[in-house]
Amino acid sequence: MNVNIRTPGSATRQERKQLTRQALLDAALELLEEQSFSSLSLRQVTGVAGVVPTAFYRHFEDMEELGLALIDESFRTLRAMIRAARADPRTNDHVIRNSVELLVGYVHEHDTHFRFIARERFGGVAALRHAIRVEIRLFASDLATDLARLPYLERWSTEDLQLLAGLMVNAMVSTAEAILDAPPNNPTAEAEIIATARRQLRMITLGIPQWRSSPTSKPR
Amino acid sequence: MNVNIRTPGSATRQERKQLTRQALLDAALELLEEQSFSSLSLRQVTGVAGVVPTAFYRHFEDMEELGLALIDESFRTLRAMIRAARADPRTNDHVIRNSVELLVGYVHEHDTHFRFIARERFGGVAALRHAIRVEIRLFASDLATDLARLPYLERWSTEDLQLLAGLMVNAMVSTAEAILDAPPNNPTAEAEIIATARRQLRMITLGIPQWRSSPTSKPR
DNA sequence: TCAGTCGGTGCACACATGTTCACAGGGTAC
DNA sequence: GTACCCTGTGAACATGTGTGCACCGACTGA
Repeated sequence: MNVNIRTPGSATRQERKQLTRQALLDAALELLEEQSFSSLSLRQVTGVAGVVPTAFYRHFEDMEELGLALIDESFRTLRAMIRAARADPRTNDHVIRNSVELLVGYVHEHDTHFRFIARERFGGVAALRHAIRVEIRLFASDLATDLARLPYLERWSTEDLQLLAGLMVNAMVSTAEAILDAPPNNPTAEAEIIATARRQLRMITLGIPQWRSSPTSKPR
Repeated sequence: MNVNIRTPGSATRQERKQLTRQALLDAALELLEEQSFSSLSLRQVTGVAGVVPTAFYRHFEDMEELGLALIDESFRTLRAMIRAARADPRTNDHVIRNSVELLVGYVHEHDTHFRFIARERFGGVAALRHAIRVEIRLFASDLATDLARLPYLERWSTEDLQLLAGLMVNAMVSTAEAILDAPPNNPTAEAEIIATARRQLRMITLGIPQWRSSPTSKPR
C-alpha cells in the first residue's frame, strides 16, 4: 500500500514504462514531421520506437490518446516560453523585438512540436482540433492578463484585452507557421518573415491608442 | 481534324467524362469534410462517386493530382468572391462591415472548399501545402493592388501595401477558420466571431494613419 | 457501315493496417 | 523465497489499400 515511500529501485518498473512511452511519443513526433496525424499508423510508430505493435496498448488505448498526449507535451513547452518571457527583465524595453526573437528561437528549438500543432490545428481528427483550440484560447487568456499589467493598457476592459491578445496570438501563429514552411537554411527568407512579424505587431500596437475612442459595444 | 466545328452530339463523350470527373471531385470534397487528404483513399473516393476503383486512373494519375485539382477549384470560388467585392459599389461606404459580411457569406456558401483549404494549408501532403501557399500569396497581392486605389493609401509603397494586405488576409483566414470550427447552428457564437473580425480589421486600419511615421526600412 | 478509340468493369495480387490471444521473463510485493 | 503482476513478444486474423491486366460496349470519325 505504501506507494511513494520506497527505495530508489522501486520506481524502476514505472521508469522503464515511462521510457518506452516517451519513445512512442518521440517516434510519433518524428514521423509527424512529414505526414499528418490521421495518416499515421500505429505500426509505424511502434516500428520507429523499436517496439512490437501490440506493446502500444500497454501505454495508450488509442492512437487518439497518443495524439492528445502529444498536444499536452507541445503546449507545455509553449507555456515554458511565455513563462520565460515574463521572467525576462528586458521585455519592458523593446517588447516587440524581444517577443519576436523569443518566439522564433522557440519555434526553431521545438520545431517538431510547433509543426505538429500547426498541422493538426485544423487537421482531420476532431478530438485533436478541439483540444488544440482550447489550449490556444488558454494561451491567449494568459497573454491578456499579462497585457493588463502594461501601463498604457490600464483602463482597458478585459474583453478588449482578450481581443488584442487574440490578434497578437493570430500574428504569432501565422509567424510560426511561416517560419516552419519557409525553405530551411535560407537566412534572408527568415529575416523577411521576422521583419514582417515585427512590423505586423508594430502595426497592431499602433492601433492601440486609437482604440479608446470607440466603445466596447459593436461599432456601427 | 476539325475539332470544334461539329454537331452538338460531338461533345457527348467528353461531357460524360467531365461529368464523372466532377463526381470524383465532389465525392472527395464530401469525404474531406471529416477527414484530411492524406488519409483519403482512392477507393473511398471512387466508392462515393459510384465508380469502380480502377476507373479513377482514367481521370487522374494520382490522388495528388486530384488534390491539386481541388485546390484549383477552391480558389476559383475565392477569386469570384473578390471579384464580386470589387464590383459591389457599396464597398466604399462601410468597407469593413461589408467585407466581413461578404467573407462570412462565402464561407457558408462554399464551406466544403474553405474547410479543405484550411485543413490542407499545413497538412501532411507537401505538394498541396505549396500550391495553397502560392495561391494565398497571389490572393494577397490582388488585395494589395486593390488597396492601392484607396485614397488614404495613395502614397504607400508597394511593400507596405503587401504587408497590410498580408495582415488582412491573415485576419480573414483566421476568421474563416473560426467560423468553420464554430459549433453549427449557434448564431450567438458566430455573431461573436463576426464582431471580433470586424474589431480586428478596425484595429488594423486604425494603425494605418500612424504608419507613415516609420520608414519602409526595418524600424529600430 | 466499319474499324477504332476510350471510359468503365471485374478479377487478381501483394501488401499494410488494427486488434486478438496465449505466452514469456523479470521486477515487485509480501 | 515465492507467488504475482506487468511490460513486451510472436503468430494470426480479417479487412482495406493501390494498381496491373484483360475485357466490354458504346460513341466517334471517315
